[in-house]
Amino acid sequence: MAEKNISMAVIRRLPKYHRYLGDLLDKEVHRISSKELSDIIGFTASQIRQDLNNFGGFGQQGYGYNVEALHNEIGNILGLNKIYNAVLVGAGNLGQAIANYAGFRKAGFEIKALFDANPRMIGLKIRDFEVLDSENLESFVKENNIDIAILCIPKNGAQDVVDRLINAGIKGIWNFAPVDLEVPKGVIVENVNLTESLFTLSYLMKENE
Amino acid sequence: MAEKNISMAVIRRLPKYHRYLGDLLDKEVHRISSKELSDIIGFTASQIRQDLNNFGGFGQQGYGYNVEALHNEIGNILGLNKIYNAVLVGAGNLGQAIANYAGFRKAGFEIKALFDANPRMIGLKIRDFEVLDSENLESFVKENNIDIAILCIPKNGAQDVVDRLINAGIKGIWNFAPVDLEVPKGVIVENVNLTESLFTLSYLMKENE
DNA sequence: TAGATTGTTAATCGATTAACAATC
DNA sequence: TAGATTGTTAATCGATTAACAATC
Repeated sequence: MAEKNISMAVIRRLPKYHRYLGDLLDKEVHRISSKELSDIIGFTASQIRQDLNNFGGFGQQGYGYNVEALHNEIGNILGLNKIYNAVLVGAGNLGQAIANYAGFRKAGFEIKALFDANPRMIGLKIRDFEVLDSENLESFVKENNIDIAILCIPKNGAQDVVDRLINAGIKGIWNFAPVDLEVPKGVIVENVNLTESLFTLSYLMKENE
Repeated sequence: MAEKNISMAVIRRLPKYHRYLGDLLDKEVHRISSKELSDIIGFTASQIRQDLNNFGGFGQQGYGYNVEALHNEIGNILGLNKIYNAVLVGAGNLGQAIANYAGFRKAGFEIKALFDANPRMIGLKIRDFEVLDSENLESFVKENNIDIAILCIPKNGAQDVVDRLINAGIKGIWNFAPVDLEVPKGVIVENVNLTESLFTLSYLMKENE
């Protein structure tokens, strides 16, 4: 929609702006210049102004930015005001932790059900949810207007589950499985790859010795 | 140490090379050209050759790369052969999931203890570990030669814990707390920020409508 | 008004891609 | 040897930074 091509580099800075502006609001700071924001967030003032101007002129010359207004603007740009329905697939350790993760509400995602393929998990109560049988994934997704799936399953079989989910109409995947999923255009995948993160840490530790 | 300045962009591709080469090994593919690797991994052949040549000439003209040798080389570059001792701080949902995460061994990290500040958690058995009192963090880190800390605690108080850990001699942090930690030079921080990831997904979903 | 700070254009820097000589 | 494919230099592209006129 709308905006000209925004680069991924810019997009991944937006949540950080949002967080720092939220912190400023908590501290009852009402006004901030790109220079001041630069000092606390660590990006150059120039980059901050460039980034923001991709989406509109939110500042005022000689004054800076209104913290609350900018916080709201970025929230809207991030789509935090929109509500998406989600299912979580894979109710193991990580899946349960994610299901309990409080950040969903803030991001406008609402978990509607937990699924697992393991008969020993099915029927268990986790938070407010009974774990459902993965067999019923497609019908549930179709009947409940599910927009995204949170994938907390092992890499083997992940692509199969994804194919089924996409077939059922899902439009986004928050993927914790350590594999690069193949999806058609129009389906968004956001990866959280713990192994890649850990390997990066390992590299940096080694270089730091 | 050693290598000339390797950019973060390159470093973050290394785990991916390692993973794809591991997959090829499993499929008993013994030899691969940058062009073939490009087809499966999605980077350009040119980029693959540039990336690898930052660390040495691992290929052979007219032949390509030996999969097993390259897999090992990249493993060594990533420091997967080195062993680091770790403590996990914050034994809540996420902390427990991470403690159970199998990837540590592969990356050469060994969890030595779990800590929590909540009296109700202290003493609990999780996996092979009894949850210890955060009060004793410094002494444990000093006495057990701990190299890294895995931080699974809320953002408030995270910086305090980090200061104490650094004081006790820790050299790296795998940080799941949604806050940018301040650390002196010589201490590595690798962030896994679920909120930022989720907000990014939210943005992309919205733009995709 | 004078001072401050934005929005935006131009310059710089760094990362990716293309090209090709070297060589297995 | 001829063909294939690397290693590496040069060209391009994109992102960041600097500069400054516009303007509050």
